Amino acid sequence: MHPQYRSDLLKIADIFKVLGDPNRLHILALVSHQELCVCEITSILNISQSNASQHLARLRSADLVRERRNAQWIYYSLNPEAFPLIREILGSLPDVSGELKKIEDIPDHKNCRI
Amino acid sequence: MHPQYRSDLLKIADIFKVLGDPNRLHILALVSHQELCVCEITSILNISQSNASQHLARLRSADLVRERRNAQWIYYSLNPEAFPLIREILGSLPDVSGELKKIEDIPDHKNCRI
DNA sequence: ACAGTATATTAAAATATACTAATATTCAAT
DNA sequence: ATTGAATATTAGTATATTTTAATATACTGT
Repeated sequence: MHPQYRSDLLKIADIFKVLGDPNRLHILALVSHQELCVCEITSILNISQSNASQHLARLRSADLVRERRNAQWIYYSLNPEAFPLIREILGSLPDVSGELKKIEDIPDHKNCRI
Repeated sequence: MHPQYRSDLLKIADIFKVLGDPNRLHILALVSHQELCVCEITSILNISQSNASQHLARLRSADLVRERRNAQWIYYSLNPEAFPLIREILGSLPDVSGELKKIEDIPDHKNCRI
């Protein structure tokens, strides 16, 4: 019926679906620079905790990010083994490094850096 | 409020949304090899005329493909000025060139090649 | 002008996605 | 053990997307 690479196209399309959201692209751009904890991502993007968590879940299940737990905090970073093109895709995103410098200024910043 | 590159992220996400569908990826993989008319795309993908036309409309409005009309037929090809990464993205898709060889065998093949 | 073909557009239905609010889980400190 | 903090999950709603069916448009040949 369908050629056998139909399922390959489906899998690749699923990755692009994950990339097809500005919040998730923003998260990827951020964590490609440095590991960030959920509370930092949440406050930089200015979205709800639940919303951030759900976006992170999609990035995780697409294997684009890695998580590391330390005490009650969970730190996300770019999965170094993500599909090869991801680095070039990230290179085409705007530079978000300015936001990383302001992390310490976040009001009520949690103790996740201590 | 939002950083000014928020709108850039939105635009980039919109492109990935267009790529986030297996039928559209399949069309792109096909027309990156050679110009194809809608009836050929429709019968290779085995989808309805309307469905093909709508996917092509999305690819067009994302400026990923070009159209050329000749008589009653409209031929689509990869836009050579599409955003730079597209070539590399297409390089990561499965090889669909086998389907192009079978175009002449399509039952009731239209006169679009004459 | 008319009939036929190729493609596009519109409308409507089904499904998927993004977001909020509420609840559950995990860990730390006491 | 209990409380509080950080994160995850679930449920519900609003919006977007995909698909099919029906209709409209553009071109050709007569």
